[in-house]
Amino acid sequence: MPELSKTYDPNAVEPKWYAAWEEAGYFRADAHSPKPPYSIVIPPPNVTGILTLGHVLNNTIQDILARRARMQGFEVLWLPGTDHAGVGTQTAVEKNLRKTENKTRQELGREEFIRRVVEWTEKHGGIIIKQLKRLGASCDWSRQRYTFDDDYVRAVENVFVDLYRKGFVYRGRRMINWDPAAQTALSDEEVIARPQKGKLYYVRYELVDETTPARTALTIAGSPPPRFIEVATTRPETIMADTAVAVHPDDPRYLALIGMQVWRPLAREKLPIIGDAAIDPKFGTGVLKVTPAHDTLDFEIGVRHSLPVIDVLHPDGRINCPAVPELDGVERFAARQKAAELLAQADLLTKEEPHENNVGFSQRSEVPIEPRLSEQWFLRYPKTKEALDVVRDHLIRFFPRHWEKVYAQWLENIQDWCISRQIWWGHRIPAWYRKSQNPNPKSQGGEDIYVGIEPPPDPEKWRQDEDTLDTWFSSWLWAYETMDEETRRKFYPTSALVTGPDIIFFWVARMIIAGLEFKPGNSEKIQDNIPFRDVFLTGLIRDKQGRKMSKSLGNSPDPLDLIGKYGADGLRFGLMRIAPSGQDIAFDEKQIEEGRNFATKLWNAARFRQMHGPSDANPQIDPQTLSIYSVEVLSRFNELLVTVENAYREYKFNEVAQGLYDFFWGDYCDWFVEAAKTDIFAEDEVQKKSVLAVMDFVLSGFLRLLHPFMPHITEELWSVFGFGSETIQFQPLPNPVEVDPSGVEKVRAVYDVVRAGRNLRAESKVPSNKKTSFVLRPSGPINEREVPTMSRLLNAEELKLDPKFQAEAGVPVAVTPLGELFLIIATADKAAERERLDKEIARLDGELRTVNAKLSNASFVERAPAAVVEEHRKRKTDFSEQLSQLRQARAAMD
RNA sequence: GCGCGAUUAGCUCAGUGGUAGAGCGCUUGCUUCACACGCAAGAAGUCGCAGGUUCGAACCCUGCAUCGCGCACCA
Repeated sequence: MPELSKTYDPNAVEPKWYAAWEEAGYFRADAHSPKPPYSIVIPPPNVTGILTLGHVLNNTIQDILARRARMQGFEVLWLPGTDHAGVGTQTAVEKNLRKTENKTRQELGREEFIRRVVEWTEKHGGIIIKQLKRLGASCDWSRQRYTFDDDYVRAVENVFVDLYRKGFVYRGRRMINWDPAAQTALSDEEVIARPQKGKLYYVRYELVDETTPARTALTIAGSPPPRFIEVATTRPETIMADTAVAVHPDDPRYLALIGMQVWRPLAREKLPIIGDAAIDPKFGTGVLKVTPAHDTLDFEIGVRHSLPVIDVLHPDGRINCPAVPELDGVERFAARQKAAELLAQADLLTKEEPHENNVGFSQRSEVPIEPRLSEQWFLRYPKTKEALDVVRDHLIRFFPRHWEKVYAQWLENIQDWCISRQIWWGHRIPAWYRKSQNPNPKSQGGEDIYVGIEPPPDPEKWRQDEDTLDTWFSSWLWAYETMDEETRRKFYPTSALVTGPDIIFFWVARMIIAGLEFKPGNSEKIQDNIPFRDVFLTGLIRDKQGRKMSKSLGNSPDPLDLIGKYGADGLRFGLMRIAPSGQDIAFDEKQIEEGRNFATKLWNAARFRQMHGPSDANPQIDPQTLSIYSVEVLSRFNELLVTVENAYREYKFNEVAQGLYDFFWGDYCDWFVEAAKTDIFAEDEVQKKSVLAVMDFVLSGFLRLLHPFMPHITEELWSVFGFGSETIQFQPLPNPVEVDPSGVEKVRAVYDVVRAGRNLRAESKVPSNKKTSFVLRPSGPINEREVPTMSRLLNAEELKLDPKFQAEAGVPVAVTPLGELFLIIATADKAAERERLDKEIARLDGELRTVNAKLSNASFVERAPAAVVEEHRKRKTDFSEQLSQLRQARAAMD
């Protein structure tokens, strides 16, 4: 058996074991195994991404589930892979292209640009996979998939064609969210509302006066003052796209004006005044300028009133309006300023007010989106009702539960999904167009559409749609398209999905819909086709100030640095111990340090065991020889098994981690090992053997319980101890042992004596390194066998049992379950002892009063459960007895 | 406006009807033969506020306040 070095070096141990595991193929899932299946698909990180703390949290949890399932005897598949991440990856490559070659993708052309992106993904791809391995992730790498694998691409196209034929996928000209920076349409989910400080501009629109020549109204002095209608707007730069002004049809202020006309102040034209119930009379002046091309509400009003649509924006957000040369070509926010100036010059701007409103921002490029009328592909979601049902009926369970409501709310208000993107890096839409051959009602805009996996039979006459599909339109098939036939037969539906709540809509909900619609399972039954049974939603990791981790804030530590400093196990354990389920996590490096410290503690406890002879690979517990301390620690270990089991059932990983930590550090190291030293250093070989066997038993069991959280160090120690076959990974989890509960009671009493004695020593200012003597005046029979251990734990030179002991006044005393404990010191400080006793008496007196108050309450005694009342009675007796003893000691001092 | 979550020790958070808990930080003592990434002891909280239910509320109910998140509105 190799000797353990004095300190644990995770960076030497961890990579060694990971390489060995991979080599041995432990993570490979066997689709033909007779074991029951347990499966997880990884939320695929971006192919060019690098590991963040979010990934660490996420994947540690998945690894814990996978490793625990292996130990429980399941055939485990943890299926890894990466996502092509359309917009994100394309943007990165475009940025790089601009920097290095000062070129745009258009200048390169589609084919060459795609070649460059592939090059980029090959160069930067796979980093995150290496990082996941360093973390210890037990994925089946032989099954690693990519959303751009050939057959995956084919599957995505199939789904598009299928849904098109079923009528769920359609092409249409509608208002969409336009990202002027990325120059693509986005789904509603990719737009985040942000409050923005802006201005509300009050603009006068001159009424068209049929009696005077309108053109002169502004310029001829002395003519009757022109009449105006005042409009409040936040977007004066879109005035040129106005095609009406609207008021509420019941608004008495403007009733008479409906049907009349006004002059549009920029790009001067006549506009109708219309009445529409969508107008809020209380907002601004109660008059809305209607700009159907650039606002969703306005568009709807436009449809109702058959208004023309004038688009005055270029795709990149610059103004497109030759009629107003001052604004034409100007960037939209500069144009807003400029438009206000123009209006002011024409004396049409009455005032500007500060105004805060919500503006939609592109989640990706962080710029305000433009509502824009555009021809796009959409998906009307199938199976929305069924998707609601499977969660409501708990065929799929969410942890924590409250996310079910968020999920339901989204599904109940679901809108069609804009799935086409005007980017090149993605799955190209399998649709072709040509000039309509025979003008039948099916063709749109005079074009024939062909949708299919294979190009149309005479491809030269058709042109393929330039657009690609939203990345999530490929991710929503991830739960089963990553599996081949036989893998799917064994492992689908998957057992659990672990992801962040921020992608419930993007991914979780859509995967459920896809599963229900395409039925990849072994039968038609719903429970065979849902993509997963449990969904665990992690918290978001924030910094100490509660801010989101972000590159720009620089508050996001590099997990690889943390692994370097604390080890992967330390990082994993530290993070899991503080990650309450469903709560955001305030990250503090201190917590990771604790994880590392725990690994060291474990290491040293193992070293201590090593120093006292070889371990038993199959330790046997002999109830006959067990010391009461052994009984106590075994009983604590049994409790731990229950705690851990219950916490896992609810996905409360922080409780598992805390339970493991408390048991090992507190119950095992602080109390049991210290108490066990009496037997270890004594002459009695039987006792020594017995206690070492208990250590082996507990260590062996504990290593197995801890392994999912700290896979490397547990494997290392497993191998050092020689506890079993070559790896800990498939070892069954420990079972409870039967112990006599009376031993536990005895130990608790002994430990109470120890605590009381240590307290006396500290209160009496006896330095820790100074040996002292104690006298215990027992209140009942005491097993002499426990005296050496009590003495050791008290760090006492001597602990005397003396039923007749008469203490001098001023000798520090404490009342314990086993009797009065006296601290013998050379010269007792009477004043200090008096003070200490007074304090203690006052405290006990307070406690007693509380208990008495309860017990004298007739309702309490009548209605509270008998056990609770009994407990109170016992406390009353204990307190009274202790109090009278302390009062005696105190009285002796006067 | 609707919904969700949070509010407990200086900090980060457990605790979900019956004597307020942990880690860090702080104070004190200790290089004691596994571990100073350690050991021992200690100080520190009218559990956001106000009502209600109950013999009993940090915990259940109602309202309010503050913070965070999501959805909707946003001229």
